[in-house]
Amino acid sequence: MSKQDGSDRLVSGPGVDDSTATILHVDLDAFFASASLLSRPELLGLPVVIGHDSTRSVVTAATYEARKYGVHSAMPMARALRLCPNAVILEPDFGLYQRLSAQVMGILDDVSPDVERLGIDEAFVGIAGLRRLAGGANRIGPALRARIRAETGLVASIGAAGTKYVAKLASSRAKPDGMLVVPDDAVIGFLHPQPVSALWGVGPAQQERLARYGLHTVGDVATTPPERLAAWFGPATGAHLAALAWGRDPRSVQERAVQERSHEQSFGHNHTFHHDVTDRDEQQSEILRLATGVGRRLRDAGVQARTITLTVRFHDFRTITRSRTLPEPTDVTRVIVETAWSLLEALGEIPPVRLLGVRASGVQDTADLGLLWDDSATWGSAERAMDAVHDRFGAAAVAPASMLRRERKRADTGPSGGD
DNA sequence: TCTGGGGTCCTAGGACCC
DNA sequence: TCTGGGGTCCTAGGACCC
Repeated sequence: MSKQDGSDRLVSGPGVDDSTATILHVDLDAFFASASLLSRPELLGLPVVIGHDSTRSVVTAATYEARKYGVHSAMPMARALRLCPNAVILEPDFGLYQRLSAQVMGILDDVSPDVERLGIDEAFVGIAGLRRLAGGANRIGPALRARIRAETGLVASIGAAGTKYVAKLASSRAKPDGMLVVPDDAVIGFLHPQPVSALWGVGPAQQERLARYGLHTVGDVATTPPERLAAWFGPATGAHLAALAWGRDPRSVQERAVQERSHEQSFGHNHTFHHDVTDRDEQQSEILRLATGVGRRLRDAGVQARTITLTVRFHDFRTITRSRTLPEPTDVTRVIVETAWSLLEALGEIPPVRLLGVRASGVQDTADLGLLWDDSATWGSAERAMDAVHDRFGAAAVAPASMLRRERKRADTGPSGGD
């Protein structure tokens, strides 16, 4: 994969054959960092890191100036600051990122009806049907980049190819501030010299396994018999690796309608404590908070979930999960909380806890479930009514009683004391 | 060096049914 | 009494991606 610091940047010349490059991958360069710098121009050119200024946080994004020191996202903040002591740390502003993202996606929608969003800062754009009207990748790509820059101040890099996989790989090689077109007849030459980590789904663990079999480049994987890959990595992964290594990726760009029809498979929240927690009350209180958020999101999405999973990470980073599948799907916070609490109770004595997580999966549309005239339906409607009050008057207006008790206790015993 | 938070997908084992 | 094979569901863990 690309080194992410721009040191192996590759862009195409103006005369490259774009007749087979029907898919663009548009990717904003160092998005969070660039977005935050729009209102801080005095920091341009400096190493800037987005993240919380805390010992237990990680880097969310870094400017190319910071990346030159070896800083990259997901790196522990403490390490980033050792590598780059004069880095400027900025708190993330997700509201700003959402607004800018929507603006950029709007520009893409303007250009093609065939836009598939991929997270907050990238998208595939199908341009096969635009050739006669708007031209090919060589015309559309630069125009898109110019327009994004003019209207948002952000820099986008673009990869263009006949498949989503190669287009995405191309955009990562074009960064920063570039465009790379890979024609069909250049795919193998582009792909095979790259390290195996360029294959979608190959991370550090798979990379090491592949290395043990002597496979270091995409070309090495391509020339390995598929049966052998299947035997080594399982049928699904083996077939996947073989296909990608030859640039085969049958996935088409999914239109917005299709994306909106299919909803999320699961909803979850987790939280890393500032200090490891041994107090069971405090653990339960955090589960209550997390589960309340999960329940709210299920109801907002109009879905119910059947399986509740509790994640517990201990002080030594060992992480376990415990799950229970309910007889009926639910969107009731009370049910989610009690299920997660009982999963915690079943663990008995545990070491100090670093992180807790609650996730609801096995999601179905509430509309498809019909009306259930039982206890849980009653609770569900009560909670939906609370959601509405919450929306109008804010979080303080309604909260689970045990949560309020906890807050009061905190206020009573806090250093400032009193109400 | 000491590891966030949101997700998806795959594997493997065991229970259970036919 | 001891036994096959297939399918499905559930649970737990882990890798990976953004």
